[in-house]
Amino acid sequence: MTKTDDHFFNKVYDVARMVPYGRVTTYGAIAKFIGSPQAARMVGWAMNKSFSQKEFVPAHRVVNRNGMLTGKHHFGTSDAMEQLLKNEGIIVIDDAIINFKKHFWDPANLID
DNA sequence: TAGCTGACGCCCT
DNA sequence: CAGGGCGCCAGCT
Repeated sequence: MTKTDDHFFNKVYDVARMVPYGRVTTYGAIAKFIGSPQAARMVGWAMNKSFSQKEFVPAHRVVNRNGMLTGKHHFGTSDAMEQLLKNEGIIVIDDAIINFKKHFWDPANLID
């Protein structure tokens, strides 16, 4: 546990990487899990910066509380995020995840 | 150096 | 039912 591991962003990346394949979580869930429930918007900002991270961060598995791909515009192409999710078996229609509740994975609920 | 802004979410009119 | 404001923390101009 180095000093950098205490950084907010680093915690966000850590949690994001915990999201299992084929599952998704929300900005708010991550924020809450790392102890800053009201910093959900920072989680989004962290995801943005995650592209420049050395280790891979599955940013496409993080959506807003409604299961909508609000951050898709930050991926290379407009449908990159959607394709990544579909590739994991998640149906996405009109920027919204179908059966979001079913695919949702709460970091606080490690027991699935 | 100080201030603005952002992939959100919740509460209050 | 809908719209607006605030908090949160760090990077960028």
